[in-house]
Amino acid sequence: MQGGAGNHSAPQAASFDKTRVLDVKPLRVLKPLFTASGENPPSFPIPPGGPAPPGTLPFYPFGVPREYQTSRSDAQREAPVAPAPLRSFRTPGQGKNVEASREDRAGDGRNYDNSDLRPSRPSRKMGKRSKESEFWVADGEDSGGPDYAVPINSIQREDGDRNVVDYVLVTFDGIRRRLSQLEDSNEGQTGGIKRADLKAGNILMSKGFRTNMRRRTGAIPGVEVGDIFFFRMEMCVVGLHAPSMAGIDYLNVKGDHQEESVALSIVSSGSYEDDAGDKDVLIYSGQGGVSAKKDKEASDQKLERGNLALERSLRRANEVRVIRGMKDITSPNSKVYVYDGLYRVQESWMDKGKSGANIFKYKLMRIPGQPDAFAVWKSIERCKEVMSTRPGLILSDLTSGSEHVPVSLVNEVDNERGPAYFNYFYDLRYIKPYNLSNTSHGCNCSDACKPGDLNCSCIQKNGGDFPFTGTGVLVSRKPLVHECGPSCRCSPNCKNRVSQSGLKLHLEVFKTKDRGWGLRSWDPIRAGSFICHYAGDVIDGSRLKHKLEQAKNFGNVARFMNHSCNPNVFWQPVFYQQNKECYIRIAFYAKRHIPPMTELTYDYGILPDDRDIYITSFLCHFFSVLITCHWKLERLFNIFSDYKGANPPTNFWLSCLTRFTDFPVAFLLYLF
DNA sequence: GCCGCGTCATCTTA
DNA sequence: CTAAGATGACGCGG
Repeated sequence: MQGGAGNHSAPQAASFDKTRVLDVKPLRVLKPLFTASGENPPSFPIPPGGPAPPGTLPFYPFGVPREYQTSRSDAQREAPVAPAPLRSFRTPGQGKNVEASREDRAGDGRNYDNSDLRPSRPSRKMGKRSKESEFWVADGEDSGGPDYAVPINSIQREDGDRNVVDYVLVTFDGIRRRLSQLEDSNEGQTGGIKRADLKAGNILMSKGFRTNMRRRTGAIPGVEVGDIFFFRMEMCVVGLHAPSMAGIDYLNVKGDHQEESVALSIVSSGSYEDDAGDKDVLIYSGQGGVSAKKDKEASDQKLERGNLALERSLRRANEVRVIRGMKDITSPNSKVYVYDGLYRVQESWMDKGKSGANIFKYKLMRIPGQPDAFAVWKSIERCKEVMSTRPGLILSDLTSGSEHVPVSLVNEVDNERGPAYFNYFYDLRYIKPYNLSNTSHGCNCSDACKPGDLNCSCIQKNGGDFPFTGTGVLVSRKPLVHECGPSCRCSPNCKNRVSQSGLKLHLEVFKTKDRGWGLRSWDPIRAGSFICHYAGDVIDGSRLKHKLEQAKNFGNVARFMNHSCNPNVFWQPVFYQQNKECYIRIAFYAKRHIPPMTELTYDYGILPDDRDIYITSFLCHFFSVLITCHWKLERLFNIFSDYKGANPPTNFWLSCLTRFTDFPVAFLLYLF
């Protein structure tokens, strides 16, 4: 099979078509951008095998971090960019380095890892790992087929950093979403992929596409206090918490005299009635004693495995990572996990469970001086109950009710009472649709459009894939997402209307320390979640000059999003039609999981200097302007039509943008 | 000491 | 609610 493009064999039962899954092509290397900007273009090496073939990529709009853009042979040869100390260099044949450098850490005496405390059993991973392919390629195909991702090299696999962790997580969720998408469209048929999370984890694990495999106590490089996860698997692949199910991660090590074990991390899931009155204290129940079978009777817990490890860690007073699991308010059926940093076991005792069986209890105390994580969640909870408790609150709803959800306005930094010259408007004003002459009306689906239903014209327009998963999460970034619109027959609760349902998250406009007003969310956000769309004035060509000044005074929450080169949000053009008219909107989606109260930022796509502070608005207006300038739209739409298939050129939109890098000045000139 | 395989314990997720 | 899952620990046999 060549390049995955050819004849796919039909999915078999109990299996699935891997070529389609791996077709996700996470993190496809992009061609250089910003070429016309006069800025130094980042040098992105062209991947081996020539320039990137067409493909879409999940939420990595401007290419993977440069350090991963090594060619295949480079990755094998070169030392990692990660500032991993050489002593932890551990590849087959070089394991000795680990031992030789142990003295480095000896003074510390608090942190242990499995090179300091040698595992009582020799790790067998070495042998296994050498079999793992260094590169993530389609099964059995290491030539001819495309590279799906930049590999994780053996050093990064042992010790990560922020970039690697991000990269692994983004890849994980990209695959996960794609698998759910396939599962959704399969519905009821054979070869279903239930538990896409497990499957995605399994794919990554078996490819060695993971990081921080060296198990250690204390912090995990690249995982920050406050980071959130939506699946246990996510914590496995970044090395935060290795067991895919068990709540206690521990390591058996050889001490000076006898075997000892250390607790590394715990996940408090709430299922054992862990009580948390104080945000810095966690009462954690030991593991075991739950009836495995139907007999339902709980038995006494034993002082073994995780329980033993926690007991030992109490003596040892080592740092234990704590992950707190809780209900996800935004999708009540699932859970969020918050990494709450390092704790120490303070005491332990025996308790009686409901059934009368013995249960171990452990009291853990948070080590002071770490950034707030769980505490933030707690305080948000309080604010939600009583809005007025929000510190620095200026307005409890700056939209004055024009959104379904209130958007609060706060300033905890200085005395400014709010952004000047601003009128909230939830939609585009003066939008002028483009009249289609030859395109069909909306789809004819009854009720809601079903993923996999190729008769649905909206799905056809999306290249045969339903763009969202069952949970309403965008599967991957595309040049254009076709949503169902007012002229579709399907019901308003059709899942293909994600960006039309208005705000779902509780957003907040806040004063940043050094960049004016910004936007953040009270709720945790999953990668791929819809955040908001861009609203404001649409300026058409004829009125442009006059309207320009006014236009900047109208808008919605989107206009408060600041720029970042390492953004957590991306914009996505969305298309839908009403009768014979079409509309394009700019919708914003989360690029990765975003913890509450984290500033939401996107990459403006151009490199703004201080010339024009309204450059954000212009970028988005840019598209609106195009909508209203028919002469322009016609051309644009033709291009869309050419590329609306499954595999549009990844950087189509980007190249579209880069043509206007000097926007707005150049664009205005261009327009007149 | 090294390797491979089977089994167990664990709780999440839909 | 139930059942299928993946991983690492552990035990056994070479």
